[in-house]
Amino acid sequence: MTSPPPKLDAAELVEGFRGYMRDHNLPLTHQREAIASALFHSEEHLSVEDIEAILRDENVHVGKATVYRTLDLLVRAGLVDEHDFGEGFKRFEPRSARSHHEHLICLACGKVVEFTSERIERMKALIADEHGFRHHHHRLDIYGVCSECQGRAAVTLERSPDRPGGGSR
Amino acid sequence: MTSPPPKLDAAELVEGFRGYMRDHNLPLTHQREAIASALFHSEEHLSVEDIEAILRDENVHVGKATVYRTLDLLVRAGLVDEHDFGEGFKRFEPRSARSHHEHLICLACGKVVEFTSERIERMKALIADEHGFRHHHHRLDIYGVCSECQGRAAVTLERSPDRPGGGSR
DNA sequence: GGGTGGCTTGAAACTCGTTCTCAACCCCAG
DNA sequence: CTGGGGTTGAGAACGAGTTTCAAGCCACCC
Ligand SMILES: [Mn+2]
Ligand SMILES: [Mn+2]
Ligand SMILES: [Zn+2]
Ligand SMILES: [Zn+2]
Repeated sequence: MTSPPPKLDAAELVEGFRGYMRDHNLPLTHQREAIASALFHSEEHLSVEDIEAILRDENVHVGKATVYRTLDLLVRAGLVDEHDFGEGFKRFEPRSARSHHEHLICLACGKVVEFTSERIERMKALIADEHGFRHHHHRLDIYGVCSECQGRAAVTLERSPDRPGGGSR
Repeated sequence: MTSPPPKLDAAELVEGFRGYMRDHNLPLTHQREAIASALFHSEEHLSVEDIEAILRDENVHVGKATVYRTLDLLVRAGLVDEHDFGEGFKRFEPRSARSHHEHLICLACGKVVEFTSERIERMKALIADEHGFRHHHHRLDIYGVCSECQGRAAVTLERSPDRPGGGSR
């Protein structure tokens, strides 16, 4: 495991949150701070369940409705990005100072690798233009098998070819 | 409304389905035929609800469990692609003979425009390689506002900036 | 410090797409 | 025609996410 590049300035994001709340006349409660802080200090793409687990470990009790509501707030504030990697639930990550990035997802172990591509960035804008669309946002996820998982078990991700009903959720 | 380019050979897809079922020793029931046929003859990205509506119009009654099971089968057979445009449910489209394509989705009216990009195709493979991933599949969806929707109401897609809880499902 | 209005919170009910259950039923090889 | 194994459908179950609403907290005022 190589150490991932630091995700960046949790402090800055916390400051941004405070500012947003102040500007919008919304109270900054303990719960909101705890949720935002948990997410901002993470290097990963957290699910709501992940966040609840972190708070539980810190002996902070927050209802799940509040977690959802606060995540909504953070996304609206532009401080957090929401992702759907096709797992049946959403994941969230703090929006770092670095530019927009895309994701490579390992189908075997779930590892997520981030990358950026200036060329893709340009191309997506070009294509939207070509079709008369005003570009708003986009999503590029590449699914594959990471090098570590290619050794064995490369089969476990293939669902058996017949017999419907092999639920995935 | 300009007429969309024909989606292609429903007949071929039906044949493919028959072949798959035969090869896998699975009975081809009336229900399965009706569902596959409905999808194969469509030019759109159908939801399960859409499919049920089509069948209802044809006075064919099929339980929703069977619709889901058959779609599963069709996806496994490689004859249908499954999409999630972030609406809270899946959409399905027959896999035409034409190559893999990407989607432009209008946030205001829901219109879906398809496009392909040889360059993006090459790039995604390159990027997977670069990171040691064996590429499996990918998804590129560009969200924006189509030319027709840009006239007015360009605001209705923007959720109000405060007050959480403005459900979207 | 105490008061107050308005926003927030949490438990629980609810929503809704999707999956599971299981008894009745149909497909098709023999 | 028959039989046996897969299929079907109604309804129950599931699970992520949302709503409800009474009780509680925050921020600002004095
Ligand atoms: Mn990321
Ligand atoms: Mn398509
Ligand atoms: Zn892996
Ligand atoms: Zn539109």
